[in-house]
This record gives sequence, structure tokens and C-alpha cells, in this order.
Amino acid sequence: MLRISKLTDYGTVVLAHLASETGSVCSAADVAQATGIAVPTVSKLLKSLARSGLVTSTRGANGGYRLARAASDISAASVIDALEGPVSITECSASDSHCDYESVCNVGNAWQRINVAIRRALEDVSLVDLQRANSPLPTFNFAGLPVSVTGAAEKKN
Amino acid sequence: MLRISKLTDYGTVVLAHLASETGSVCSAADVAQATGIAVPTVSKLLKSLARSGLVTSTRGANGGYRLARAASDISAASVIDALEGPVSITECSASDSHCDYESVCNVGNAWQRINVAIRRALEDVSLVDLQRANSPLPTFNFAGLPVSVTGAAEKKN
DNA sequence: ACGAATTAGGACTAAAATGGTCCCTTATAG
DNA sequence: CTATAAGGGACCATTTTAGTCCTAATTCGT
Repeated sequence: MLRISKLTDYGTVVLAHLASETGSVCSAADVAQATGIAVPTVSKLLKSLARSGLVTSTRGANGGYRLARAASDISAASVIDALEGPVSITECSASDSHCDYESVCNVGNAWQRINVAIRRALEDVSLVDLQRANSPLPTFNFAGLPVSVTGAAEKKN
Repeated sequence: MLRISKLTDYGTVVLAHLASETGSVCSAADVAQATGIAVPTVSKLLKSLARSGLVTSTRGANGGYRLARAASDISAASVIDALEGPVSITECSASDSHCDYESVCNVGNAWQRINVAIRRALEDVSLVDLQRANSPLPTFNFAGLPVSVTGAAEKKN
């Protein structure tokens, strides 16, 4: 349920690598080498990330990419936005679409509200948190409140 | 980003209708009529929902469906589970898949932790909340803490 | 000035997921 | 018996996704 695409996942891996090389420029080939992801794929990802301003690029020989800002200022939400576009949790809440059932739909904006809540959570997770793979994600803010995520979810139903 | 499928969205509409007819059985045709969704589609959805135990069915003439438990005991998470299966936010965190880059991946379980957090949020939203389309989703619990979602998200990046 | 590196921008393809319809079987009320 | 419904899939068309590749446009180093 509720999944992000594989490319977005790779995207965070790529960004995490750039984050670990603060300051120096890395070519697409470098990143591919380090991450094990195929060069054309890395290249495609970096192009998207550059277009949406998360990384800056230098062309020509010795060119490459680097993070456009500090890893702590890059949120999970912005990574998703960059690589998946501004789509929403439900089709009918996306800005450019129109739902045929609007007149009879009694669910309406509930999903959208949930979406907003999830977005906020994702905006409070930075690349730094994503990098700390094996340390506990300490606490992160949900709608302004600090929250800690301690264990695995137990299904209620 | 992070979207649920159209069918799942329809599924909540269908469930919301059943919730509004507490006690009485509704045939797939009834629900289709009331919601404006095509009969075969409603039928397919109800079959899935029945298989996963969210609704109970009675076969034969005058048969139909009704909610298996109170609307307040049906979480958004369980609806998603029923209609999309137990997939996870990233492919590599799904139980039956294996990630080729495990060895070099320094992102690891961060997405999974986020996933857990989102799941919990979704488990605390019930069908009743989803029904109240136009009243404010008052507060819901995120990882055990009550949280209110008041406005639209402002993008930080 | 030239050539090797390296990004920019798409075109393109194969594979998978999604949305939706239809058909046949099974159960049950009247 | 017959009409009405659900159960369980098969099936197909469309869209998305993942991934590769090709052709510019830039820029460094000599």
C-alpha cells in the first residue's frame, strides 16, 4: 500500500551518496559506481533532481553534481515531489483532474486531509535522517509535534 | 506522490455507503445505484472486501452485503490492505522481495520506518472519519499522540 | 583550437500494474 | 423451479514504470 516508485527510492540512495561527499562534485558515473545502480539510470535521476533544484550540475569535463543545499534542508517530501511530480494520494484530489462522481461522493476531502498529514510528516524527515540507516530515526515532527517511532506497527485489524 | 489506487478510493465510497445503511443488506446493484460507480466494478470491490473480512455477504435472492463490524472499527489502513494487498512504501521493504543493492544501500530501513509511521496514522482514521467529508477531521492519533490537521500544507522547500 | 569528458533533453521499448468488463458457477428465497 | 445474488476468475485495453540509448551542448586541459 501507499508506495513510492523504485526510482524515487533509488533517488534517495543517489542523494545520500552525494550527501556523503559534501563539497566535491560527483559525476553520474561516480555515483553509479558507488551505489551499484546502472549509469543510465543514475544519469536520468540526477537530471530530474537537477531540474527540480535539489542538486546543481556543472557541465563539461570534470563536471558533475552536488547537493544544492545542506542535506538537512532536503526533505523526503521534496525528493518525492522531484521524482514523482505533484501527484496526490487520490486521483480526484490532484489539481488537474476532475472526478466524475463528485456529485455523489460522500468521502470527499478526507483522503486529502490524510494526504496533508502525511506530507507534513515527510517534510519533517530530511536526507540526514534517511542517511542514518541504522541509528534509530530519533523523533520527527508530525504536524508540528515531535513524535518518536519506536517499534514495528501492530496491525489493529 | 504516494497515491492510493482509484479502486481503493472507490472502495471507501462503497464502504461509506454501507455504513450509512447500518443493519440492512445492500446488493452490489444497490450500491452501484447509490454511488454512481459501474455495477461490475462495485461487485469486484465488494468481493475483495468480503474476502478480507471487512464486509459479510449473504448469497442468493435478497442477498447482499453489510459491514462486518462497526464503521468506527474499520480503519483506513485495513481498507487499503484489503484492496491493495500488503505492499509497502518501497519495493525492497515488501516481505517477499529481495533488493539487489542491499549490500551498498545506505538508506536501508528509513523508508520502512516512515512507512510504519504512516500506517499508524492510517490505522487511527476510521470509516466514520472518512464519512464526515465536510466536517473537520477533528484530531487523529499519530503514533499514539492526538494531532489535529488544520490547514493546507505549506511546502517548506 | 581540438578532443575528451560530462551534462541536457528526449525518444524509445519492454514489462508490469491498473481499471474495468464479462462469464460461468454456487447458493438461496419464494 | 426460477429468479436473484454472490463467488471466483479470465480476460483485455490502457497507462505507468523502469530502463536504455542517441544526439546535442558545454567546458576543461593541452
